[in-house]
Amino acid sequence: MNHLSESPLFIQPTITGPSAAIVARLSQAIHEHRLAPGTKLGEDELSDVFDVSRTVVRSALQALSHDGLVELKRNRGAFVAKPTIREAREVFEARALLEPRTARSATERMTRAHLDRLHAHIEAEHDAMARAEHGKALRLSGQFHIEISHIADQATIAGFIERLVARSSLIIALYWQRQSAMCEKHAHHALLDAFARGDADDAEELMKNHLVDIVTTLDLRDPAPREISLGEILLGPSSPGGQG
Amino acid sequence: MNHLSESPLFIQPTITGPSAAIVARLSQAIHEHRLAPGTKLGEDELSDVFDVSRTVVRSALQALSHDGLVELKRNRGAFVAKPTIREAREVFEARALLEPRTARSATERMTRAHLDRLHAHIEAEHDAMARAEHGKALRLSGQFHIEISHIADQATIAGFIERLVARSSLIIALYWQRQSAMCEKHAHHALLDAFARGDADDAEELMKNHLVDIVTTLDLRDPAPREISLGEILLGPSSPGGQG
DNA sequence: TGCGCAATCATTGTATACAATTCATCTGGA
DNA sequence: TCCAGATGAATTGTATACAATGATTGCGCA
Repeated sequence: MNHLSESPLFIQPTITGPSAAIVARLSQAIHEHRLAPGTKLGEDELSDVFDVSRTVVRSALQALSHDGLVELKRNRGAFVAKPTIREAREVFEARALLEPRTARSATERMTRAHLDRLHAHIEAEHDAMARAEHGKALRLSGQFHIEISHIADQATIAGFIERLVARSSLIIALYWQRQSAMCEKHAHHALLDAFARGDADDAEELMKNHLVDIVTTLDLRDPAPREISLGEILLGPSSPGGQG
Repeated sequence: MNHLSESPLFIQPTITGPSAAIVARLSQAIHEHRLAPGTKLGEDELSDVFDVSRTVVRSALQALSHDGLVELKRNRGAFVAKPTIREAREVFEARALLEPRTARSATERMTRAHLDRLHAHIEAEHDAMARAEHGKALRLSGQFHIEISHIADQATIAGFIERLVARSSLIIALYWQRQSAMCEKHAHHALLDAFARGDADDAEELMKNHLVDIVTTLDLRDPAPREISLGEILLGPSSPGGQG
């Protein structure tokens, strides 16, 4: 039942030792939406689950915090991050800046082995979707972008993209408005085709459009974040008085 | 003698508490080249210097490791990072991807207050250079780029740029080949001018060229990284014999 | 004299104990 | 009945103690 071995490439092991395993487990759970944004990650609870001391757990949580997957509130604890709408827009602006050019670089460095690997990856995505394993499908979908960044052979940029993909997973969990992940499948197929043809221009353009499509499926309109107006919403703006 | 208050904006406080102060101190020392790449950062030593426990020191070192300023080797300790030539090239490729567009965005959001701030910053750079405070001048020079990224008002991208600037400082420490930082001053002035004119096209182009200029001042040729040849260097290639 | 091995030392990794802070609940008063 | 303040439990932050790993040095042997 351990899915870890299925994903050979993950966030580069900035840290090593036992905490790396905890980081991997939590990352995967968040990517697959088994841990919802805002979930409290208690230290005692985690140290109990993973059978290590709080020291190790804290190290893992700090690492996840640096990757933007976890938010640490001093004296309050660790929570699965909850990106705001503003942050969501920023993440996809950054991806729009990095990924199309990365797709171009990847095209230029693409080998037969890379193509086979991506093809297998897409099949795994397709399979997960067919089995209605939405969490796994979503994680694989993000990993597709990460694989491309690794093929581009720019570790620094790839690191950024990994972080952005991770945050994107949280953003999708919060702001997704449709069920149809069909476009994903098609877009990834089209990208693979461009890679196979060695058409760097097309790959860059496809990636650019793909990212726009993803943003389009999100609902990033301002949700009137004024908590003060709760009384007004319930009682009308004219009578801000008692609530009984 | 405390320079911290001079730099109001620094890496966004991902962590809080006592370790944040240690991170700030070490960051600044590395930025100003008072701590050379490769320097060992012993936990006991640091906990003694800052008068905190190793727990706090380790937290700070882990944070610095995530920012790429420190390299953690398991069971070996923490060292000031030593970017390779390959990493150096990657850092400036990433900057070339992010910063020109960021300069454009900054131009569009530039206010009078921002312009004044940047002007004051350049004067501080000039002052530090006039006093031959090379470390401080270098740190301010990097911070100029960070200020621009903040004006662009894209926190996610700004975070990436901060990291890249930090690594750039290490790269300059390792691969700088000339003393003349004149070009820096001129380039920053030219950028400020473009900002003042509201010429986004020019700002983008100037930033692009500025980054190219920086790379040009570096010596990123493969240095035949064969450490075995140390004997040859000292004694000549023909007599690899004894050392007495 | 040079090399290999082993013991010792120093340093890091982990666990646990204690201190500080926050949150919840309960009581007393208006 | 409602609010304010205090008290208690629970959780996190920090310090310290112990375990494990790696580096160094000295000894013995060829």
